Amino acid sequence: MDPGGNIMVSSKTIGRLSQYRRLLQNLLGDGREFVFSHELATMAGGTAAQVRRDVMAVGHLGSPSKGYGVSALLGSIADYLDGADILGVALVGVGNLGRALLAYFVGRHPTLELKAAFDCDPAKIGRVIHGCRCLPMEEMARVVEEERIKVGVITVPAEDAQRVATVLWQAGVLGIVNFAPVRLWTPASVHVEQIDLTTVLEQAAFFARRQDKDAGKEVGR
Amino acid sequence: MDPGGNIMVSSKTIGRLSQYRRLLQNLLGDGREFVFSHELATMAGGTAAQVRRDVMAVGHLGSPSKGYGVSALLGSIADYLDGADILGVALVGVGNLGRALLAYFVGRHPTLELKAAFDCDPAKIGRVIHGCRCLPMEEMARVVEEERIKVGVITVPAEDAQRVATVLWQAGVLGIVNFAPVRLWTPASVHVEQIDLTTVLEQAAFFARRQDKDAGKEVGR
DNA sequence: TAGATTGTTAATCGATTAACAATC
DNA sequence: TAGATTGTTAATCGATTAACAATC
Repeated sequence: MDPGGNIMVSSKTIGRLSQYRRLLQNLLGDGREFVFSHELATMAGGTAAQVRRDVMAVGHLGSPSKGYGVSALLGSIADYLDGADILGVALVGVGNLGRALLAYFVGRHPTLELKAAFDCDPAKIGRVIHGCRCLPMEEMARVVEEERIKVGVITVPAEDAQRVATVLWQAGVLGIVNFAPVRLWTPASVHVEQIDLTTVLEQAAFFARRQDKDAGKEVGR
Repeated sequence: MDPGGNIMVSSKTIGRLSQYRRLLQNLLGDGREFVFSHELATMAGGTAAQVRRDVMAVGHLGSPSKGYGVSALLGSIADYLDGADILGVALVGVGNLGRALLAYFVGRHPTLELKAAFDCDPAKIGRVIHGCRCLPMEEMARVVEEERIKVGVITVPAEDAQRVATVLWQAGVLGIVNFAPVRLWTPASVHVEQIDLTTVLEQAAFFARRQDKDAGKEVGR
């Protein structure tokens, strides 16, 4: 069981650590030297115990009555999340969402480098969008292999997503963020993070509707 | 405790039901009459037991050896997720991501209606983007109240998100989808769905990096 | 010291998984 | 009937929460 020694840390934990990092960067900018677990908890929207557990997971120790050293904890989290090397990222599908993600991406991740974007629309190919060159779909496999790209972001229509994913992992990609509303099949060694924007809206709508109904009842409408 | 009788169903369950609905619509289009739990499970990326549990939650009964009637189950899920009335939605922040979401939204949700989009950029105000009129930020409270909008989507920069959220819930919004990387404070009666695009990318990168390292070890590099 | 927070351990909670009789 | 799936119940697993001694 678990031959590679993997999957000991949940995706949720990584997400929270990534949040803490951003919060700590802000605190560092404000000149804060120490921070308590409950402060981070309220900022990140969790509990103090959860923050302590996460911090312990990265092997950092805090000090009673002072809390956690901001810059030291930031370093510990960075060591944990990032590697020594820069990881290449490719974006596939330069539509509305793809362009939005390119804009989001620009200059935010010191340890991630967007190496290429791919699209099948001839009008987009060759153009530089948000500082990233748009290449034709046919070159995807070659470029991903040559540039040793390990992370792929899929923002193509649902019907093309699986085909793109297959090309990506066959070319060596190990982590995929998929915005297409389709379940992707990949080998177990390839991590897929599924983001379903349509579903998210329906979730919010469901709870809004129920709350609205309940409120109506209370008033006795 | 729990005076309104709420929060008996998790956000996860709603997300899965929303997925099933989409899958069932496809099956219906293909002319399929019945579907088994394990078929839905493989399509949605879960287990058969999970599908059965979710289906039971909406009060639908299947038949052994035939499975679930596609159109009947679709109806049950729609009854559960949707109400009789159409719910109004507002989008705040017509940047790259906002425009992408507007495009996503167009003509997909029969029970949700995008009533307005808001932005503070004078160049955008008055323009119609993907069939939705862009209004100035100052009119947000008034329009949301008048149109009885209950769902808000926030795609403004992090520093403006809390201010926008406060205006929204004070004007009667009960469900919020927040794409800004900030934790929002709202009353407990207002549901917030947090989507952190930056964090998602870091999650995928983390697992890709670890897998890459492990693969390197195996080869004995 | 008193007070608050830390890391650690035990208890609780929820969700997932497995087991099984009932049904077509 | 035999076979497969259903709804239902019990067992397991994991994560969260509570409790507590140690520390500054």
